[in-house]
Amino acid sequence: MSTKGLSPHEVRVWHAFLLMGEDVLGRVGRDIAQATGLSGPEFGVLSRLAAIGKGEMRQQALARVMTWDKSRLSHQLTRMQQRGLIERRYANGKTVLVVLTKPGREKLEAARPIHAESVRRNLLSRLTPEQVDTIVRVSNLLGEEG
Amino acid sequence: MSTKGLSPHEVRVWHAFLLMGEDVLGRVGRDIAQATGLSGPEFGVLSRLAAIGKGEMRQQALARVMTWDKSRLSHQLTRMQQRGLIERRYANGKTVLVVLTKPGREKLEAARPIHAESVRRNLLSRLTPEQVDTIVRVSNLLGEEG
DNA sequence: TTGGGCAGGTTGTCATGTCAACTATGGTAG
DNA sequence: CTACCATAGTTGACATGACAACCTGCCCAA
Repeated sequence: MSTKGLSPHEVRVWHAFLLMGEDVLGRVGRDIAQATGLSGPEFGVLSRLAAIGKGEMRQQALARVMTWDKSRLSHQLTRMQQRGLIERRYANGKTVLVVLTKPGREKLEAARPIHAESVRRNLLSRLTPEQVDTIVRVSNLLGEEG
Repeated sequence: MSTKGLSPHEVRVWHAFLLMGEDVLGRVGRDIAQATGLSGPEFGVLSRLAAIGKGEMRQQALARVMTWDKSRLSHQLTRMQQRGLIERRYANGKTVLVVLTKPGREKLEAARPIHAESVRRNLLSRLTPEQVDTIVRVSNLLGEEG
């Protein structure tokens, strides 16, 4: 009756893989939220906006760098707009420019050091350089199509 | 003005780490859902229930093995109960026994090979044994408190 | 010119997660 | 026995995610 599934060892690997992400993500997210009121996704969006000089970007380009579905981004931006973190400016009736607002930039700057500290404490400082290297390499491998 | 955040290299590592989880999780989840109608979380719950002989477990124990918040589990079980995948049986007015139903077990068995194939294709087969080993080791490191 | 196709976004719906407040039961100290 | 208190779960509100259906300008070919 019971068809073939993963072997016990494979299951352990799978669970380890799942847990790894959830743990760290949760901790970093909570750290930012507690200290600044920003959520993880919000911080992510704001960072990318600020990363390019002007703090503004076409919505589609933003979706691409975030590796996000356009719908997901649209919903997220709507919420962030209501919270005053970003604005939408219509470039030509079709294209939307997402613009970092002043409050958005301020919250981002406030969150930066918290985020950095948390990422180091919860991830980077716990790993050897070789392990960090493996993470990056593995991430690239797993990101490929196919 | 711009306070210290992560260095460019640190940011790359962080993004790699984020992406790694999202990619694989998404793919495996979609594979299971398309083939069997079960979601990732549903498959997870059903697997753990089946993992111990009887297919039933105290809710709190289930929460512990899943590393899930009791609230999260309660919500998830409510949905799964409505879909007929599990039942709740009251052991003593306070303690809840979560029980795998027949349809639940059937869907689980149908999903097992799909899940296994997908995990192998999207994760295991892409990595060297050393990389797999590092994943497990890193997951343990990152799971620790503090 | 015009008829579509397609790209760029929005929206609705539902599943999943998080947090905090709340209920109820079982055990335990006096 | 009684007053607590910790344990086990539920619930409501809201944020996040995934998917599919749907607009609407832009462009290009006939």
